Amino acid sequence: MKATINDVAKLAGVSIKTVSRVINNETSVRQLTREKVQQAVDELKYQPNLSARNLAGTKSYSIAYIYDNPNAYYIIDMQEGILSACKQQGFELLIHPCDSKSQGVTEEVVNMVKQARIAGLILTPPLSEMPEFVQSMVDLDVKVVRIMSGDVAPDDLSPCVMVNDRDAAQTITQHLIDLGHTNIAFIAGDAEHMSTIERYKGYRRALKASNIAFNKDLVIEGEYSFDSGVSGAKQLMVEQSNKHVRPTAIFSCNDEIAAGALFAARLMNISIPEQLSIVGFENSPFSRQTWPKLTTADQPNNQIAEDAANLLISQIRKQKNPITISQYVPKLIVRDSTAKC
Amino acid sequence: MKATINDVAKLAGVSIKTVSRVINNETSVRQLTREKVQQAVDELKYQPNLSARNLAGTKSYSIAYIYDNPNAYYIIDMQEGILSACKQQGFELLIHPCDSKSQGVTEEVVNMVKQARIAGLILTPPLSEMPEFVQSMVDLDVKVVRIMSGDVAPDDLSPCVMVNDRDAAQTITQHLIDLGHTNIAFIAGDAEHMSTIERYKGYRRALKASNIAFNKDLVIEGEYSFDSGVSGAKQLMVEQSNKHVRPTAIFSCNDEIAAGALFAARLMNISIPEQLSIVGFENSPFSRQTWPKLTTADQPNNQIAEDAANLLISQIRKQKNPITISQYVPKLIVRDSTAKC
DNA sequence: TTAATAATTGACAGCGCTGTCATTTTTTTA
DNA sequence: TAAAAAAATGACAGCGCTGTCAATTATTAA
Repeated sequence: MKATINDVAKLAGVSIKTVSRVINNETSVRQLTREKVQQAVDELKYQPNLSARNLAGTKSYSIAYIYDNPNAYYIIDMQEGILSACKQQGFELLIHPCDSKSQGVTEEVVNMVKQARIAGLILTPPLSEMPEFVQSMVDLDVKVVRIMSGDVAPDDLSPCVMVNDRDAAQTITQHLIDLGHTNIAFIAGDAEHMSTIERYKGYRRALKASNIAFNKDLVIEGEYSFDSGVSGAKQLMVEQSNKHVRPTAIFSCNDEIAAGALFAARLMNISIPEQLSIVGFENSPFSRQTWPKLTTADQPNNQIAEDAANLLISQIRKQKNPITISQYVPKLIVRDSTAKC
Repeated sequence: MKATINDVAKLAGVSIKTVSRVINNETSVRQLTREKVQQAVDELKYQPNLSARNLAGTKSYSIAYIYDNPNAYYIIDMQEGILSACKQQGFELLIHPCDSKSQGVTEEVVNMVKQARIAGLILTPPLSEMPEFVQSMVDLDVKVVRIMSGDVAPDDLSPCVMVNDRDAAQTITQHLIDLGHTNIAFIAGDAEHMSTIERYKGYRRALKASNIAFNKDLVIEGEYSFDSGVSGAKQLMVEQSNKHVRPTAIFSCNDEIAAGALFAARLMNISIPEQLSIVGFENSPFSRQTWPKLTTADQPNNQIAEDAANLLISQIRKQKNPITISQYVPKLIVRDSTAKC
């Protein structure tokens, strides 16, 4: 059956404690011994038993991904990325969906963490953007890593993996400007999401950099939904037209909104991209299912998640690697929904 | 700190073995004793330590959800349902995404199952519909529950939770017939998915039941994608029109296809539902984001998953409850994409 | 060279639980 | 009523590992 630490010890001719030291990468093991043990480990394809470790040690080898599902695609990507880091590092992943708006989330998660002896947590928006919630988690005896929108961490409650929506949004807007557009509208996502705010900042910054006057009539408040895209685009293309500032391009805060805008344009007999350019954000499967396909920004969620998990695990292991706060800038993907003005 | 079995034993005035018997619902415990122990358990809010159980016992308290992601929404729903059953029953869930088309899936999953000492597996399409794969899983020493499309299990390899797509499809088609449609087209999903086959059967059966002649020109082979809906609808509404059998309604095998069909209709200036009725299937978030909103069929994925997990766990516990093969029939949801002919 | 110090290694208990088997208590049978 | 059988309970080892601390070996200082 499966090899245990005893088998390895016997094969290597050392005590189990020494094997334990080697697999835990502790100091005070002679190089020669270490190699002998490692060889035995490899030969037997030994993998430590998680239950035994959890039971015997004070350390835990479980991390949890706590999330309030904003978007199924996103969550699935995150899970896969985290999982792949866990597999490599011999950690176990517990997933814990919850409702960030419910009264008792914090308590619920606190209980869960205590109950399951969890060593660390990964948090994504919207949970990662709720300061009191994050604080509560940090107050427990668990490590936390947050994935959030921005260029630098907003505080030092925990290490963060940052997604620089601002720069990406600037690049996207610049893409539109490069195509000759000057009347560029912006349909926002939920105002309380940092990503919305950041993307908006990037949009503004791009305009400014090219000396294009900002026109607040071209900014529509919305939410991250298809409907919001539909109504936003209608408002822009119909109502605004009275004021003679019909935009020639729309920056949609995500792909869902963009899909809605695309749909609205079709309703109004506006051809895309000839008469109107539309860009999305996120590169969701959505964006390849529209017609024309959306120009958008891609963020490597899988990799972001893996990164976050690795960061978390190295924290748990107290590896004093200079906690490199990683930052990802979503990349522009030009497809068929944008064209020269 | 957390209460252990020792604390409970002390409080109840019995040995830890007796506590163990009570929490494992074993026989040979006097009613009175059982109550005393139960009371102590409640008082201390005792919950057995999973690691200790896994380590000490021959039993395992871990189940795994193995899936090849056909659809993020579906997976997320499944996970939540399974999780809620696990929580109630004191089980732990491991999730394991994989690629059903890759050469080594079976081996990979086999290793994972052995490695993690897993007691049971939950399988969903497409994995649940791959006989050799299922066989391999059953050959391991794990219990399996499959969720699949159909009315009865295709074999007795494992208990199944069936989703009766056929009856649901018949109901949907009947809905169209009731609205006066007789030229009802069908855009199929991937041919190798049982759901496609079942839905097609339901469609045919409804036609037959109402003595409507079947016209094979109205059946389009496709796949579960938006694009397939677009091209399918175009083909039906343009090409077929030459033969003067333009359909007045389209049964799309899922919501994505329906969204595509909706989109194509818009392109062709066909108004929905006035000139053409379109139905979907699955009640995905998609279906509420289209305009008009899709008439579709809803399956309670959350509950199906919970049911499957409970079935699996009772199997693991060898509770000889007459393994009730549950069957769900998706329910028709009438929204705005269908109207009188 | 030897004693003192540091580095390396191992013996052993114990984490919280279950499985085995012996012991005690209760019930049944003669 | 006593003996036999059955039911209920407990003592104890051990699952695979880590933590503690003692024992051994290597290294350095004197």
